[in-house]
Order: sequence, then C-alpha cells, then structure tokens
Amino acid sequence: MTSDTRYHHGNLKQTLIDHALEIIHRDGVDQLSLRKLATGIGVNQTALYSHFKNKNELLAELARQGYVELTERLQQLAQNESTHDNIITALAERYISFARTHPEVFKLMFSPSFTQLHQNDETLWTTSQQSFHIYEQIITRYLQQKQANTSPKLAALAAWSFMHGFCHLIIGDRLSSDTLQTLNEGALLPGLVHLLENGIGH
Amino acid sequence: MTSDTRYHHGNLKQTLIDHALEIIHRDGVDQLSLRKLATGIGVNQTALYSHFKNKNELLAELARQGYVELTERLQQLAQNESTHDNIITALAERYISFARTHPEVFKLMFSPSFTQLHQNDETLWTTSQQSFHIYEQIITRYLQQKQANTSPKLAALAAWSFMHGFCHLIIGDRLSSDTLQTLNEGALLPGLVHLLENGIGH
DNA sequence: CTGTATAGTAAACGCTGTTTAGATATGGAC
DNA sequence: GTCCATATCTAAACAGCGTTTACTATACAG
Repeated sequence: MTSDTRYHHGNLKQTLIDHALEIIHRDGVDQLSLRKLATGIGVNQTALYSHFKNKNELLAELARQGYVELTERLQQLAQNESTHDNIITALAERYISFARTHPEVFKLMFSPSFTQLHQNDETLWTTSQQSFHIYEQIITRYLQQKQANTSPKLAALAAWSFMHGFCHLIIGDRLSSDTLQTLNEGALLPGLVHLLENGIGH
Repeated sequence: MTSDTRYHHGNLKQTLIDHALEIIHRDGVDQLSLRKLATGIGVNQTALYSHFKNKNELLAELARQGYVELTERLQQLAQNESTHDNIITALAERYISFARTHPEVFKLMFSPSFTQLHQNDETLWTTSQQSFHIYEQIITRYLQQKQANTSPKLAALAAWSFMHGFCHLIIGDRLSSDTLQTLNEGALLPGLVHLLENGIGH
C-alpha cells in the first residue's frame, strides 16, 4: 500500500502546515485557499477540519510557529551578548532578517487583524509575548551596561516601535530603491540604530 | 419623483464611498462586501461597477482619501510650527491621532498588500508620498533649528519608522492596558519622543 | 424627436469557507 | 482474533463572495 493511496494520510496536520507555508511564501498569504491547499496534497477539501477548527486556526498556527522561530533567533542573541559589540544592532539585524526571509509569515504575525486571528487561542498570544519579553530583556541589560537612566519599559517600547515600524516599511515596499540598496549593503541599519541610541537631534 | 425610487441615483459614487467608510469603521475592513454595501444603499450589487473598476479600486480610493486627510493634518502643522514648543511631539500626536480615529482606514493605507492595492493606480502612490514628504520636511527643519549634524533623510526614516511602528502596535492591540492608559493620559508620547530625540542610551 | 453614452438591473459563473452526513481505517479491550 | 469506539477522510451541499455578461432605463446633445 503506497503512501499515495492509503486512506489515512498519517501526518496530515504537519503536511498541511508545511504546504501552507510553501504557498504563502510563493503566492502570498491572500492566495492561500483551503481547497488549493488540500488538493495540492491530494486530500479532500474538508479533511483539514479534522485537524483545525477552521482556516483561522491554521493561520494562527502558522503565526505561532513564526513567533517560536523569532523567539529562538532572539534567544540565541540574549545568551551570547558578549560576542556582539553592539547588541542593539544585532537585535535589529535578527528582527529584520526574520521579517525579510519570512515576509508572509511576518504579515500574518503582525497583521492588524491579529486580534481576531487568536480568538480563543491563548497559546498564540502567550507565544507572541515571549518574543517581546526577550526583546525587553535585552534592552534592559543594555541600559544597565550603559548605566543609562532611562526607564527600561519605555526604552523597550521605543526600540520595539522603531524596529517594528521599519520592518513594516520594508515588507510593505515603502522604501525607495536607494534606501533598500543601502540596507542590503549593511550600511543603513547601523546608522539607524545609532540614531535610536543617541537620538536624532544630537 | 422621490429620491428613493428614481432609477439614477445621481450621486452614487460618493454615496458608495461614504457608506463603505461607515461599514469599515463599524465592522472592520474585512467585513466590507460589495453586496452588503450596495443593498445597504438600496442599489443593485453590480451598480458599483459603473463607478469603480473593481473592489480593489474602491479600497484604493478609501486609502487615497485617508492619505489626503493625513496630509492635511500634517500640513497644518508645517505651517504653524512656531506655535508648538516641540514639533516632533506635535507631529507624533497628529499621526497617532489619525491612526486612532480612523483605525480601519489606517489599516487600509498601511496594509502590507498595499502594493496590490495600488496596482495601476499611480494616484494612490503619489498621494501617499505627499504625506511622507511633509513628514520629511518637518524633520529636516527641526534638525536645522537644532543645528544637528544628522542626515535629514536618515533621521526622517528613523522618526517615521518609530512613529509608524508605534501606531501599528496601537492599532494591532499589542500594547498592555497600562501602557494604553498612560498614552491616553498624554504622558506616554512626550516620553517616547524624548527618547527619539535624545536616544535611549543617554 | 432621435441617437447615443451613461447608469442602472438581472442572472449567472466560478470561487471561497464551512456544515452535514456518511464511509473507512486505526488502536485498544476483551 | 474480534469487536467497538474513535479518529480520520470523503462526498455533497449551503451560503456568501467578486465579477462578467446581457439587457434595460434614463439623461442629454444634435
């Protein structure tokens, strides 16, 4: 009995997730339909409902895995702080690198309709909070090392807003090609982070 | 002949826009359907196609009007700079005030699928650029007055990212209730802008 | 008055997410 | 090994969506 013809797929849930990730990465998150997803795998359109409550829950799961990966990337940084001469730049690099390599997942994670995305799904909310917690943690330690007199919470909110807005500008194609090129050359981000650390009006 | 029964509506295009704005403000932009929109006005579902190429073009028009209003709000500021002791704070207040009073239009304007929103619609792109141009203009003058040695383009990008990200956090319900209350009391924004101007590590 | 462009209607197409009812395989109890 | 409850998948259908096509009614210029 080949794996193509058997009635029970065996690993459908993860296959659905993986294939959904491929689709949204290739065609964008708006182009994901449950029918195309199912038939692409070779399964009935309603088979998904044995593993997810609805489409929203599938998308929430994709977003959740996104937060997990983002958290892992930031966690690595929090553990090896000493190896980076500028932790804030490294933080920004990782954050933006994630956004650029997984733009569609990023859109999902930070969609304005996130609230309805994680309805009744407390897991998604708590998972997302973990990313931000590590973020705050790194900023707080940075301020301690600098012996800065800034409120850690306020500084974390500022830095987070800063980086988050910048990622949105990138993902949303709002940057000029010149700016984008400077970013790709690695010259833009240190300059921006320098402004974040020292102020635009110094 | 009453206005309810006549065949030609007379002002359908603007009525569609107004009613669409009401719907998305009440139920969210995801809940806008052309059928509900049309029947709500008392017109056939396809009457819209005499005034818009498709739904995308209607949404693009809503976003365009949003940019016009945002530009007007910022323009007022650029003309009366002297009346504000802190122009950056005033700028942030206006930007955020717009986002909070028109959250659904804001989502539309800064949707990650903006690119497909303004396909073949050069007007939307140029209109959006006007908001950002005024923004840059104000930042540039601010730097001149402060005799700061910062690149205006870089500073504008930083300030824009900062403010834009913060708005997304608000609109996306990502702020804790404590933070939100501090914001409503007017105490949060000056603190954040202070960090933007002077740096988080001062 | 007449011809024509404009602005509306009516019906249908293809797509979507979802529900319902039923079929099939799996795994544990005996 | 057999039986049964459960999990998993199928098939058909529903309601809703944006959009297209063909047609109708009005407004307006000549």
